[in-house]
Amino acid sequence: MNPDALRGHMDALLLSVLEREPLHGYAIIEALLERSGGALNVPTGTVYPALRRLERIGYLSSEWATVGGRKRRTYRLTDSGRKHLEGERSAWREFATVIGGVLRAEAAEVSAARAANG
Amino acid sequence: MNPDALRGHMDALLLSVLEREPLHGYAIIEALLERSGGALNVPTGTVYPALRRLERIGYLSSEWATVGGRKRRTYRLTDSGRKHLEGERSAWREFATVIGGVLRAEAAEVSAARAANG
DNA sequence: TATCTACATATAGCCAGCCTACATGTAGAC
DNA sequence: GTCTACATGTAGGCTGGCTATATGTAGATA
Repeated sequence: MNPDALRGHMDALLLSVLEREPLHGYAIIEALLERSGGALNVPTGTVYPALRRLERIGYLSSEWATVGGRKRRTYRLTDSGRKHLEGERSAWREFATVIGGVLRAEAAEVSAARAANG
Repeated sequence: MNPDALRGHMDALLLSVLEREPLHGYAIIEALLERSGGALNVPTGTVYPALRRLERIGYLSSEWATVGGRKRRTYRLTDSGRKHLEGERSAWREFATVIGGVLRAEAAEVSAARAANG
């Protein structure tokens, strides 16, 4: 997965994973890996700063917890974040439709042209 | 359309538009606008540098032409570029499947949970 | 004549954000 | 005592899409 491709979609991914239940950073990374069938192995250097950014904006809130002698910062979706996620989802749908449409349109036209000419 | 979202997908778009026929920069911008139903209005400051980059890599070749007193630099897909486009297309399909899958999975689970609980 | 719009290309420099690389520490297995 | 998994974090790099600007032609319109 080309890192650049994730630009602008990371937020949706993170908020989405937190939609069901609060999770800490490490668990979020594992959840993304699992839910993507192993395709999305996001480095900690991406996730932790992104979570802080999302908290700063107000889409997430966090609190510390100690589980089994380990400290975790657990992130939770705020109302604002939940609302924002809806927007991200529809933005994604439009994005995928537009890009996919342009890419497919060309392929279809080319094969149609080849069929017509050949 | 959030600019950041285009990161890493611009190349595929440009190569795709040039698949059928050679075009000059301005025409490429118009083609993207048209083929996306008006959604993709890419600024010249994005397209021209990107075309030069793609030519430098070897995916495109260009030549100058004068049409109606105006100078145009016409870009054409090279064999290498055509091959690369195939890769871009399958990369896009995987990307869209993965991201879309994660986003949809969450939405589905949440509504399933809501249905189950309420 | 001047001005405006569409056509057409180009570059400098900004900036967001994802990444690599590294630092730090605990728990449990071996 | 060493290794791996768990867990969080930051500094700094890099890339590439963007804004803003410069330059110039052609044709319409006032």
